Order: sequence, then structure tokens, then C-alpha cells
Amino acid sequence: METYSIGEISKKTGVSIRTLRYYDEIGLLRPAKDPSSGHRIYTEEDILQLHKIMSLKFIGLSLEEIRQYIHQPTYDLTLKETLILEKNMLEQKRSQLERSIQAIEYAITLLEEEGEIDSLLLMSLIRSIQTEEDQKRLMTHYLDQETIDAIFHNEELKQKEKEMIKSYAQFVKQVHEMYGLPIDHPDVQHMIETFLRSTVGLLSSQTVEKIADLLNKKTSESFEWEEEWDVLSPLPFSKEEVQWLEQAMDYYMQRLEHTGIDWEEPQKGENDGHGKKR
Amino acid sequence: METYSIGEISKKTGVSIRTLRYYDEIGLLRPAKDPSSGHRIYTEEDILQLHKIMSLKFIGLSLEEIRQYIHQPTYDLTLKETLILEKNMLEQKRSQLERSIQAIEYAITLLEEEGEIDSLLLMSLIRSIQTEEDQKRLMTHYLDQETIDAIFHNEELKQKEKEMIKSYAQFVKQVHEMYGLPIDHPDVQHMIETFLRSTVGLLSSQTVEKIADLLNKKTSESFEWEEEWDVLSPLPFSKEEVQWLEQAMDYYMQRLEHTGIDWEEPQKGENDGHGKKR
DNA sequence: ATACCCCCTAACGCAACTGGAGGTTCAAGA
DNA sequence: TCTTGAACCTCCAGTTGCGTTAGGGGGTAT
Repeated sequence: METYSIGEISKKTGVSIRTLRYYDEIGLLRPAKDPSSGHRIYTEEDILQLHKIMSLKFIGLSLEEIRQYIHQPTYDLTLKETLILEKNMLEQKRSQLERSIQAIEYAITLLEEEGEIDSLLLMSLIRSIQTEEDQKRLMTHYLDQETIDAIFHNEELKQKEKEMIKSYAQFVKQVHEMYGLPIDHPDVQHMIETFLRSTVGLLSSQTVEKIADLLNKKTSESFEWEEEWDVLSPLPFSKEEVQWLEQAMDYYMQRLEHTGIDWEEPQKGENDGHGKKR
Repeated sequence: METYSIGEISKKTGVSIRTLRYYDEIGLLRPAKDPSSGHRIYTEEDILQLHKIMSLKFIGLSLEEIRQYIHQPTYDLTLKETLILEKNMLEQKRSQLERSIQAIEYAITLLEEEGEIDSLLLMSLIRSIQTEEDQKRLMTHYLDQETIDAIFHNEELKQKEKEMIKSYAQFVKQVHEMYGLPIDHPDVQHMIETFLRSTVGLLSSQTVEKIADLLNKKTSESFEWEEEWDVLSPLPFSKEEVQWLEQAMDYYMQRLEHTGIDWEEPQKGENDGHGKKR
């Protein structure tokens, strides 16, 4: 029977010598040892075991889990259950990875466009993706599934993602700059209008109405979920800026109601001649 | 100014108390401390920092990297470079994850179909996915890119994946059972035919020809890459079984040549009346 | 004799936490 | 005022899957 030294095995399989010794140490793969020299002696059988180990490791099992299956000549349904659990883990990891990649792409886009970027802004963007699942879950307390889907699985929205990020960044910058101006200043009101049109404008009027309802309710009743809100993304503004912005938005909304103009369905076609006051 | 205890912060942000203390210890987030009690006192400012940390961690930066950006009020293009590197890392991870998931799905499929499964078979399947990249790379020594793509990016092949796995599993089982029978036994020859039709049958005749050429060459010349082959997947057979199978296949091939029948293009249309000898 | 391989064991280091022991401090109730 | 229990503190250890020295043995080519 042919035998191999640890170095040969390492070359053959691509597993490092240290790793092989480690597997020996933890009892995962115990080759024979030359009693006089102490050198490890690997057989073909050992190579096969090693390949098994590598397969199961590739699947994502821990060395501890691998040890439980490694000595069985056949695998049965207990492995299947392990694998299904493992598959779910991997799929979770994948979707989390995908969100991370999306977040990083946003961040790169922004850095490219702006050159330099407010750390709070970047944070709020990343966190909004990071906590997307939480946001959805939280919304189920207030909104029906249909409305939530309308917000998050909006195809048109996805296509205009880059634009939206840019306009959001613009908005944040302008708020910083304009903070302190009177809330009824035309520039301030124009900024709010532009921002709302670029974001909310993409949602259908029913969706917007439901969200408006939600906002009304939020201030009046049911603060039971308030704690959960804390886990979500903080805004890229100081407390004072938030207050100022809220006032300015209230003013904008009131004026809207007065003039009787409301959001239009985001349809193709003419996009002018309504409520553009500045 | 409002302040919070470590427990409150933990609840607010979902970060464990232990982790918060750890961040303090490594200097990532150092809240003030009550000098008399030694309790940590977190401010709103600290919460913001913590959110920043969570964002950057989410996109995959290490705590060490985070520390370099955390104290800057704005991020510049050095962050962009970091992010691009990070993005590449994440994408690599993703493709590796995807292969793992694929492998695990194969394995689950097999376990479902068969109930119990030879560990060597499972291993060879997993390893064939695991080393797909290596296989491709290795093949560039022998085959042109076009042929390789024909093998690996074959749409029809992907659709029939499950079937192929099953027929491979069948084949392995039958080899174990039939080992020892004379190589010209009708059952043996039939098994080989069935297997080849279900796998190679999906490739175009040009592709098959090229592979045949490759196999001829492999025995005659250029053993320089032999070592690399070792890294790839071992077969789910014993050495003796491999020898037996090789002989049986040689016999099959010779008979094929004699009768002048060769592989047909895998086109739609009639699939009968050629070389089906059993 | 020396350089250079390959092998050995033993121990430390890593990242980003988590857990436990053993000891304060704080707020509220008896 | 005392006691109880929750919440906090520090310090030390352990986790995974190895990589990386450090220190040494033994064989062979120059």
C-alpha cells in the first residue's frame, strides 16, 4: 500500500500542513505515525477521508459537525436535517450579503457623485437598507401587506434608485445649509416640494394616503411600538434641524390642503401645471 | 442632556451589553464614566457613533478599519477605495456562497431520492461543484475557451441538473453492484450506454470530439499537469472498481467504433434507431 | 562541516465577540 | 434602616480554524 508524508498530502490536496496537523490534533483525521521518527504516515484511505472533510466543510458544516458524520460509510436522513438547517443559514447569509453589497454600491455611488460626504448621511442610507426587514416588520403594525409591498417592491422605484439617493443627498445638504431660514421662505418650501416629488411622487395616491393616515395616527394613539423605532435608522439631522424641518413640512402640508392640491398618480404624461408654487 | 445606562443603550440599539463594553475596551466607543460608581454614561452623541459603527460594520469593514473613519465628520475618497475593495471581497464571498448553496441543494435532493447515500458519492458531487473553478482553469491547458463554455454554461444542462444527478447516483450504485461481472456482460454495457447518453448526450458532437481528443492526448503526452489533477475530485469508486470500469468502457468504445456509430447532436426530433444494442 | 530540506511539538496570536466568577451600586419594598 | 434583587463593574478564559514563530531532530548534497 502506498503511503505519503504530510508534505505530499498537502501538495496533493491543497490543504496546508498546519491544517493537517490540526485535524490530527482534534481527532478529525488521525494518520498512523512512524514510531521511531514520529512522522505522520497517510494512506489512500486517509486521503479519501480528507476529501470527505473538505466536502462537508465546503457545505458550511463546522469541524465538530463533520466529525459526527465522517466515520459513517453512508449518510442518512439525520444528515439531511443538518443540511436543511445549514441551507437556511447559508441563504440567510446570502440575503444579508446581498443587502450589504447593495448598501456598499449606494455608498460608492454617493462618494463618486459628491466627492465628499456627510458621515450621518451615509449612515442613514446604509442603515435604511440594513434595517429594511425590521422596517417592513414594524409597518405590519400599521399598514396592510399590500401597501407595504407597494413601497418596497416598487419596480419603478428600483430603477430610479440612483436618482433617489442623489436627491436625498441633495436634500440633506440643503437642510444643513438652510437651517435657520424662516420656514415659509420660498427656497425652503421649494426644497421640500422638490424632495417630496422625487420620492413620494413615485408612489400611488392610495399608498400615500395610507401613509398620511399612519402619520396622523402615530401622533395620536398607540405608542406601544415606540421602542422598536429606536432600533431603526436615525436621521442625518440634529434634533434642532429635525424640529425646524417638521415645522417647515407642516407649513407645506397646510398650504397644500388649502389650495386643494394633492398628489397625482405617478403616470406617464403631462407633469406640469399643478401646485408648483415657486 | 439626556443620558443612558449601558442596559438602556443595549435595548435601544440591539447591541449586546457585552459588545458595548468590548467596544469601550478597544477604544471604539468610549462613553463617559460616573467617577463614583464606575457606570458607563452614554449620551445621544454616543448613540449616533454607535449607529455609525453598525453601518460600517454592516458593509463589512473590520472594527480596525471602522476606527479610522469613525471620528471623521465627513468621508472622502479614501473611503471609496476601501469600499471598492470591500465590495470585491463581498462579491467573491457571494459567489462562493452560491456554490455552497448549490452543492447543498444537490445533496438534499439526493438524500430525498435515495434515503440513504454513499458518502463517497455525496463527496464526489460536492467536490465537483467546489472545484468547478479549478476544473475550468485546468482545462484551459487542453481545451479552448469555447469548448469549456459549452460544457459549463450549457443551459440545457442546467435545466436537467436534477436528472443528471439522479442518473449519476444510479450509475454509481450500479457500478458497485455489478463490479465483478464480465465487462462484456449485456447489463454492464447497457449501464454504460445509459449513463453516457444521459450525460455526454447533452453536449454537441464537436464538444464531445474535442474531449475525446483530449483523453487520447492525456495518456500519450504532457503529464505536466498531473499534480494539479490530484487537487480535484476523487471518484466514488475503489481503485479496482475504476480499473474494471475503464476496461468496460474501453470495450464499449471499441464496439462503437466497429459498428461505426457515433454521438449525435442533441437536437430535437427523433431519438431512436441508432446504435441501441440492448 | 555545513547548508538545506523535511519533519516534529509546543505555544502564541487573530477577530469579534461570549461567558462566568466575584464584587459594587442602585432603587424599591418591609 | 435593612434587605433584596436587578443592573452594573472588572478581570480572566474560551470560542473557530487555523497562521506563525520558536526550537529541535534527522537525512542528504556539497
